[in-house]
Amino acid sequence: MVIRPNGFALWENMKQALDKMFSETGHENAYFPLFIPKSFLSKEAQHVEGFAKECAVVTHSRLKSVDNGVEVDPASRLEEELIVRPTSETIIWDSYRGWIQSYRDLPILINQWANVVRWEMRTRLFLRTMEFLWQEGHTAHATRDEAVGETLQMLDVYRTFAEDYMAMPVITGVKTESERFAGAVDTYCIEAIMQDGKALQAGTSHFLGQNFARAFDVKFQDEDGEHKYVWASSWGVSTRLVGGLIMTHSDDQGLVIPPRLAPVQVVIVPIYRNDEQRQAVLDYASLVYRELKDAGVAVKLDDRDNYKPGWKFAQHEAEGIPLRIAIGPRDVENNNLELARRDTLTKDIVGRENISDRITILLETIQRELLAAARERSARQTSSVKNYEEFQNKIDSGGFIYAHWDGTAETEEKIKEETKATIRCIPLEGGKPGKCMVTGKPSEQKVLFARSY
RNA sequence: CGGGGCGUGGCGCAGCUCGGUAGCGCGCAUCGUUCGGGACGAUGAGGUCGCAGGUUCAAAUCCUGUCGCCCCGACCA
Repeated sequence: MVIRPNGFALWENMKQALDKMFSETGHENAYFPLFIPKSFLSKEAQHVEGFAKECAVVTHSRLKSVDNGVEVDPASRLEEELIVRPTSETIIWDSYRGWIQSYRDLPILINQWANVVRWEMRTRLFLRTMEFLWQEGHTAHATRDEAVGETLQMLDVYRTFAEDYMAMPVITGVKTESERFAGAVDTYCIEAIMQDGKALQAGTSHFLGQNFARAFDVKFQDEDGEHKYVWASSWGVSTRLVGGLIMTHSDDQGLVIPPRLAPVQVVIVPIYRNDEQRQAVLDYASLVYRELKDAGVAVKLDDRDNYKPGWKFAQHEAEGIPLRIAIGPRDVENNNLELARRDTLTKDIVGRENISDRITILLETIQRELLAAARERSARQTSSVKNYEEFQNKIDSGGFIYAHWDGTAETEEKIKEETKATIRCIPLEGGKPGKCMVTGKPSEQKVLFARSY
């Protein structure tokens, strides 16, 4: 996987915002090994089954030269194969065993930023790559309640991040058994609807119960003197979020990056015809640049002399820079500048006075309006149906559909077979009881369906 | 693994049916004019047509094999 500088800067901004939220909720970063002994994977039955089909396996440690190049040295075969981590529960819980003896050692609240590998049959740019970058939180607790609380807390961190930073509205819910993380008791998720009407699972938070504690024999002695298995959660978001961001906001001119995550929030494009104008315009532009920089705005002065303004405009729009300032001789003369918004593609001539205040406010406005616009689109793409016929008619046009379901895997599978739609989640917001659209059996609440990525 | 498609200058493609001097657009280089929404002109550099065989006087073009990539399906953050 290659991530070029522009994309990486965006990811770094996402990381920074998430890290801050993790830290505010008491978490610390750590790092665990890339390679996992094969035997670790087999310790939790569900977990192996879930990941067995998509593992990169290291079998040898050496190459040797042969006539036409190099080949794997058969003599270097490993005694035990190593798995390139598809996720780190196993290797982390193997460590936790040594860290935990007493309830006083709990909770352990750790996050890891890492790459993971899942040998996918078919990849899809940003959404399903063989290698991806992510963060995975792995926590250990003395009680069930505390672990569940952690799981839900982190789900809420993800919801907040998606909405407040990415301006991507999400539905929070719990997965059905068939969509659950391998090894989890409950998988909670944030689900977003993309502009094309397909759903994207944007983040997951798992309540792992005592499954990994049992598998890795991680016990602690409680206040009451009893030895007990530790309760766990794990949670993660990945570079898939970059794909989600793109598919939520972009238009025909290119990317639209929300100001709070944009590596460059404001770009200044000077316009001139000759050296004399160039000097005057650049002097003026530098003042504006300085003022914005001092106000903490991520601003860039695009003084490249080998591209014309029109070219730069188009390029910055394609890259999704939230605001553009154009400055030409006219503006220098009138103490003005031209402000263009990426999200609405509108332009205004404004005075230079208080420009940093004006822009700081405008960036916040854009951030807010992007979320509002995405919410509106999302609402337009969300509907609720009474019966299966209505469901089948609607599903082809995409979007989220709320419908009653009897809670069985059979019905879920039948719907998937017939419509390619899956249950994205059972929304936490709840709902009224009713009857399953397929079988007519009782349903506690409507669940969220969609075709998904 | 099943079904489709594609490999021709850096990128995107035409040429292949019907074998006969490798072409177009973009990009790149130099110079000049341009510069408030992806400029224009002139000149120029750059390809043994994925690879290996075969047919032929002659192969990008026909035949055989092979490698690679993309799309659709089964797997999934």
